Amino acid sequence: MIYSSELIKGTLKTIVLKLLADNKKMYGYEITQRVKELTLDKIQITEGALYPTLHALEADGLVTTESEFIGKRVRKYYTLSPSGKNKTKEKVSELADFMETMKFLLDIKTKTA
Amino acid sequence: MIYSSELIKGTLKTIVLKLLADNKKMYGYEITQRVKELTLDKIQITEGALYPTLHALEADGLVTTESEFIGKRVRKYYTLSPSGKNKTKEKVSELADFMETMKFLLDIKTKTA
DNA sequence: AAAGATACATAAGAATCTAATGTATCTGAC
DNA sequence: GTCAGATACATTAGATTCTTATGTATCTTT
Repeated sequence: MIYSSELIKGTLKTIVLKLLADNKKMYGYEITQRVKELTLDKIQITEGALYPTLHALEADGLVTTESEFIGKRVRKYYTLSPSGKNKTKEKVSELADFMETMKFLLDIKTKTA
Repeated sequence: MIYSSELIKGTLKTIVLKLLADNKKMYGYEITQRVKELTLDKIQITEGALYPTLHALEADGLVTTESEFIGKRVRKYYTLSPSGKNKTKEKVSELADFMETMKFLLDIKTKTA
């Protein structure tokens, strides 16, 4: 089972930031594979979604990049900047809080007539 | 604190379906207020988001409507159809599953270098 | 009488994703 | 040695879904 795509909306940036916080330095393709692996294929980040997100993080100064050649192929590593680390904490705790709220919303049964 | 808007994306439809499942019959404005109340103001559904969503649910045959006059004012009640009830179960369990996955993603620390 | 709440609705624009497409290299199997 | 599939970057048209603004109208409370 793969989650319907609309669920990813809004959480992708946070997922990416969190992975970078935990792994110090990652490249795009690696991120897609790591997420796939960690979520047992349930979340599949497409490249069309990931690269624009990474570029946006860079434009916002939340990550810095360095390119490395693996043979003849370029690999672009992303690393959190100091402001990126702060942003990550904010986003992660906001999402955690949101999930608690959603859990509550999905559990309740009010006036089950 | 109000959640940043992108978090709502993709969950609104599920929230609405779940509320209808629990309350049998609700009208638009009531839904916005109920969500606000249940989430301690952390989720504020705007009318610009809610009404198009309700209309879409109706167009998909997931809800039926009946209008009622309160004085001179119309109030439009929404009720889940049988297929809406099934859809609600699907969406709620998918979202619950997704939140478990996200919780896991946000908790782990791999290779914290 | 006026302000604020109730109650519906639409529409332009922004944000963010999907799906498709493109380029190029590397690796393993046959 | 060649071909498929994986690795690795990227962009773009289009779809979806929200925000913000606007509109209309009634009801309630001061």
